[in-house]
Amino acid sequence: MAPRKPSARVTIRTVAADAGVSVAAVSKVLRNAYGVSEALRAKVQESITRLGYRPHAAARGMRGQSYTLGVILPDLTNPFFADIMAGIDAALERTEYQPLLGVGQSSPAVELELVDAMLDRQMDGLILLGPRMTIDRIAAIAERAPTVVMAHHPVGPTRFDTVNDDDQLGARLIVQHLAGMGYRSIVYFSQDLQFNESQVTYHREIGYRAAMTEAGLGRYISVVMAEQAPREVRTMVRQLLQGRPRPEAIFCWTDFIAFEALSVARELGLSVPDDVAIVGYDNTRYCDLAQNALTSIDQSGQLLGLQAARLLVERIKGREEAEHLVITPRLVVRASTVRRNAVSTGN
Amino acid sequence: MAPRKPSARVTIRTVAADAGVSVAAVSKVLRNAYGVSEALRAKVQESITRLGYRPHAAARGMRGQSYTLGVILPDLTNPFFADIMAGIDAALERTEYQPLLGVGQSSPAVELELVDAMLDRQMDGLILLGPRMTIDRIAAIAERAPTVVMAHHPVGPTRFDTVNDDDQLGARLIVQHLAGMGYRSIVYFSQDLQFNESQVTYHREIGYRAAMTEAGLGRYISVVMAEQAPREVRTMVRQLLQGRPRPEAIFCWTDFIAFEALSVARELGLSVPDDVAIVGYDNTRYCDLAQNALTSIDQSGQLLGLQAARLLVERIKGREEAEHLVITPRLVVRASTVRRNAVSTGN
DNA sequence: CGTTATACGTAAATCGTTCTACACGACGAA
DNA sequence: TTCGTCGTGTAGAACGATTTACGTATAACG
Repeated sequence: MAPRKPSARVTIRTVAADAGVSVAAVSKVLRNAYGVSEALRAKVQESITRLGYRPHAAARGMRGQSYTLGVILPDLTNPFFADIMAGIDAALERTEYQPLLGVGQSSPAVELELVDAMLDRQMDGLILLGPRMTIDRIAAIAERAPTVVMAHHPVGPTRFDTVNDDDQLGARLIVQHLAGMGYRSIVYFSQDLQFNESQVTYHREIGYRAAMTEAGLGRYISVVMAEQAPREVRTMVRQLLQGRPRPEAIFCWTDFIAFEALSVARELGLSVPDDVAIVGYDNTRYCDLAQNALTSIDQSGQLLGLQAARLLVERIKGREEAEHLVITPRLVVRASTVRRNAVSTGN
Repeated sequence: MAPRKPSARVTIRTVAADAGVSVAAVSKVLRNAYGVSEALRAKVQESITRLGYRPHAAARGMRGQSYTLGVILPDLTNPFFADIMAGIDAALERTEYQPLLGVGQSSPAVELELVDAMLDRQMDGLILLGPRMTIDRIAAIAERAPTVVMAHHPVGPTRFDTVNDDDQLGARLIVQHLAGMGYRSIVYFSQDLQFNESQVTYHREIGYRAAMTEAGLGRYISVVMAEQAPREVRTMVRQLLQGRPRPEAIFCWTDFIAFEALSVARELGLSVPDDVAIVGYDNTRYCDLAQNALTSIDQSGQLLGLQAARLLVERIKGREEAEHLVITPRLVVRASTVRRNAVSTGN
């Protein structure tokens, strides 16, 4: 007979006994598998809810799916990621899938370790957000598990899905806006990265260069770079703003950099936008604060996250061909680029 | 380098065969268990590295530990959490434990779901950061798995560990600083929460009230509350700043609120700190920006995270008695509270 | 009535670990 | 010799699900 167990845990066996059916039948109900009658399904469901049964995810992971999705973020400081996660959560709301996050610390080594750790834990799929790895490595990961990459433009055809904002367009919108307002010497402030060609920073640079040329400002093209650390950023901005001639506008590849730029400008006693205009990217919630009032590009993180999660689940369910989604960015103009023509007292 | 079958997974059995020992022996080596000779350990280790074996975490979770720790954050927008995670990561760097994050969306229901999801996945322990749940619920969770709670003060003796900043002291430091600068009507801006008595907001309120009384400002004591959403916060701040008499200073329970307050003050044409002083809490990195220059309380998120992770691992390894760590906060004074006595043109 | 297809259920193998119980040889003490 | 202990190592039973392969009604059809 059944070995007597004082075990507190409600397992699939408990449910099966309670409902008077086989273990396999319960499993079928759990997975919405083929071959269960409505009557049996109802009976089992009733037992499940009455006993408060919850499937043991580790055990599931042994043979089938773990119903866990791994999301890897570069860091936790950028509030833009909160929007993306909100979208991912929304997409998975009514599914059995549970997203769990890992923080890659903007380091390829940590990211890879995290990927391994997640695959060891039998995650059903991965969402990589702005990975710092080479394309080859990402491709290798995609061989091992369904993968969706965000904020990262593959160079050629890939076997993994991507979800991106049209970064070139976003940059163009910014340059066009600035040029339209009469700014000429517009500097692009980028990030010092390896494997540059697939990063969003690079695509924004392409858009910047193209739009500058189109606007007849080709001779003003200038790109500077700094490490991500606040200290490095400040030093570079200070150099820029104290240089002669001072640029009329700075287009920062992400909001965080722009906030630092605003700070340095203020420290130097410069007025924004009269002395220098500043633009960011991502339309982080902090852009709206009056002390920042930062013109930025909205790329709807929520929508990006939603689509990424949707694509990933599709992939897990069997889709083979890669899909590449591109979302159209939108310029949000605020005071950091709009001169108050009346009040124009320097300093 | 080593020839490896790309299709077949390297399991503990593969390693055992390769090293010419039993499966159990390999398992012992993996877990640093008692009863293995140096010779055998070396032999097995060699095979492990040569084959590139990685233990299957889901399978481990079936019987032993999963070596996964769950961290639950209320949201992803507060950069303070980045510091805490950095501390947690640092503490777990050299261990086998892998932290994975879940976002509770500041909702008790979501948090509970997340806890269940994590326990379904056999996580070895949980770190709850500023949970919105009742003490009873947290206690129930702690019965099911080793638990460390951060930014949450239990009311009585508990069976789980806690790591906190001395919130009462932090609030006192702020009030003492403001009182010392000559501010009298100091408002405490708190958050509208359920289960208030164990939240940090409440403890800061206690400290605020005590310090106000001690400073002889008892009749100025005033506490306002708002929901966490930016819109609600702004409305409340606007009400406050347009009221008569206008408070001389606002002590916001967290930096994020203070940034909104700075924004509203600026929109209303008020000067900070001449018309109103503003203080935050957490000493987020954005406090340092010149446009914010926010006086705040530093509670060293990194240290908090480090200790929490350390306590959790201790707990998992068998410690029974609860420990309650309290870290001493530090006031960081910036321009948002320091009047430039020379330049004092109202409005 | 017999045959066959279809729908519903079941028993048992399986996944990759951990862990209990035990085997075995060496050694020392009685 | 006999017994017990210690140090090493092994066999095999869990753990809780999924999945394969198959059995049994029931219905449909000729």
